[in-house]
Amino acid sequence: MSHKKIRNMEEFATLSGISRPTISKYFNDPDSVRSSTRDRIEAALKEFDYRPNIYAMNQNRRLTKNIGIVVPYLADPFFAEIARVLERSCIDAGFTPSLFSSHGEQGLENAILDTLRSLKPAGVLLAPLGRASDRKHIELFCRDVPTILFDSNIEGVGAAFVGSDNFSFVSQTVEYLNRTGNVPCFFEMKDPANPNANKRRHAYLEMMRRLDLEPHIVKIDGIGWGFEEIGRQGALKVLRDNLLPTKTVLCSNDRLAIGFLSACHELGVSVGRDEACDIRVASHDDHPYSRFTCPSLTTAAHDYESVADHAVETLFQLIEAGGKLNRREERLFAARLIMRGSA
Amino acid sequence: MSHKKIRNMEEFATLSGISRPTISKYFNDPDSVRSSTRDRIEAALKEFDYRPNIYAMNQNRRLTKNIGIVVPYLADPFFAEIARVLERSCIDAGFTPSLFSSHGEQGLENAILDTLRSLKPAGVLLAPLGRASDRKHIELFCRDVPTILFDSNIEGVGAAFVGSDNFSFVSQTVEYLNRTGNVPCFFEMKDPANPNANKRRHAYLEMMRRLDLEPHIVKIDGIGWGFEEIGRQGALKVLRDNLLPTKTVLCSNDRLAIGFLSACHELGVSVGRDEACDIRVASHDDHPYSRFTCPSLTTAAHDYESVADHAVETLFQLIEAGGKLNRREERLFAARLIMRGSA
DNA sequence: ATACATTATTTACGCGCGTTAAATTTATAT
DNA sequence: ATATAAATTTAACGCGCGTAAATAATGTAT
Repeated sequence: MSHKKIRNMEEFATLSGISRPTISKYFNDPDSVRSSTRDRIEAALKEFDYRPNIYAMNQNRRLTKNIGIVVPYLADPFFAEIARVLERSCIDAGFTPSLFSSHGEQGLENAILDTLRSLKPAGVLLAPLGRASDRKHIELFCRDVPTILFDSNIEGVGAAFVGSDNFSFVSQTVEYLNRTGNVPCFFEMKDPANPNANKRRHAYLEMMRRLDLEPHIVKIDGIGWGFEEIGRQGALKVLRDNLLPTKTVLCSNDRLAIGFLSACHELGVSVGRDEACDIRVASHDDHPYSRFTCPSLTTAAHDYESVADHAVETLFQLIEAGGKLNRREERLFAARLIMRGSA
Repeated sequence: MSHKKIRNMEEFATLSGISRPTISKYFNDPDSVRSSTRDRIEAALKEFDYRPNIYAMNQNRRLTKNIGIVVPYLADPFFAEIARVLERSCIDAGFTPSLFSSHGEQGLENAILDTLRSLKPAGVLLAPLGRASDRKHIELFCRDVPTILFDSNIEGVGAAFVGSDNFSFVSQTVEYLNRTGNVPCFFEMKDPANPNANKRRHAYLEMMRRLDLEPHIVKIDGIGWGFEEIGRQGALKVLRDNLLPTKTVLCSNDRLAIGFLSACHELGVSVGRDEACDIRVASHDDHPYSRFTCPSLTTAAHDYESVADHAVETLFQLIEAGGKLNRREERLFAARLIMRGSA
């Protein structure tokens, strides 16, 4: 960290007494040079604090060390959390992650992919908007850039999909609610933005069939990504108009449930497993705030870590394989039931 | 969008019948070419779908069109929200924002600044970790890169600071609670990570002095950024041991309050303004989830938009001024009291 | 029509690094 | 010590674009 500032690799090479091509090799892959050379370079690196110009570096390389991470809605702490894990894994593997949020807008998702394309990333981890996505646009993007889809699947698009097994979520919550004495109805948005919502509805119907119970689906209005408010408004209506077919509500996701619980409190409807309570509420996702709701929310937890780890791992395989995998793998991870106060 | 793919600017220039230097000028600033020329370029652009290589572009330019946005903890929806507004403003102004989260770690904050330095951004919007920040490191960074601090101030560092006026927050909540019949105690972490917490404590003390009331500060244990859990544990202890000096609690921030309300529910302590309720709870920030707590949280809201707009505006001024402003401006925006159910 | 100011073109160089091929040095094995 | 393999050095070119200077074309005002 001493001496004057170094202008370029040539200068650093001269000062460190090593040829420029070797320095260049080192920066592309430190293990590609002899260990004694590596030590000398790293010693010089400490002394002179030189960093290669990333723009010049990436100009000629056909593949950069960048990895794009795209999530549909970063203000949802679930995505913030998973992004954190993904970022960490990329950094640890020597890549440079760039995080983008589509903020629920198709136009922005498309624009992000366009930007990403010109960043020439080694690979991309993409959680699409879902129903709001421009399938064609994503398809074209995936044709050019090695991409792993996560969270929300688009059939046939991208080199692989890594997500959670929606049936595992719903089967556990339905089974639990039923086993503990109540028949759940399913509470969801009329037009869910996310394909997982559809999978969860089907899982609910299938589980009810298997248990030989009559299914009840409560569909509420609302568009956009403000799920809590949508859930709250929907619950207010349903509760006021006494439209709830059963005394146990299984919400499609935690954010709806957070709104539901808020409505319950407002209307003086008591929630909990206890016999004395008016209703039970359960849900899916184990949202970071679900342990702080009142009462705390019984839910099914994503295997965050596994989804993130496997997505990154698959991306690295894809990158090493040169951008093409033999077949499109779809890997789903099971949920874990979290029993709390609400059901 | 027809024809074959274009390799470089030279090729695009030939195809569009305009010289390369003019094309180059256009991409640096579309307004720097005659409108008739601009039209011809944009027509060709539509026909051939060419985008200049950003790496080659940025290599020689002393300043890129990149803007770095750094927040301390993206899993906090408050920062996710403000990041969204900042991103949008940057894009609208023709810049390319890159979003980074320090995830509460000093090492990561430093690493992000190092990465950012080599991105040669036109400017940076930085919300530092606060107490956990490496002041020296940030200071050195700000010496080289035009930087506006926001949310959390570091005295004398960066070209300007834009944030919220903590006194405005606390004075309004204290005044309101007092006016409506209760003396608030102040609930906070023993070692707050964020300098705003200290400002809020001082504001509380000052307000109590002005109102000629005895101040009470309740300090709870806990480290890190898991404020909800810290608030919950702290509240459980305080409530169980009956350590609350008054029946009205003013939390330093909403995330602590979310934990506090969760503890209240767990212990059967009723919260609300109503006479029949055991305690009142209010707070500061207007966290995105504060309207969904049970009861909904009385709080003081940031002027998100103004902070974001002014931060971006100041950054643009800074950039246009060549990276130096005459004096370091500190701009604070007032809060807005949001009365809800909890107090 | 003329003079002048803008704007565009031509030509050419440089940026910092990737990369390659041939020549040379260094390490490893026998 | 010698043969062989592996790593490094030397020399040189190219990437795609920024940029500058000189020249030519175009627009505007009188």
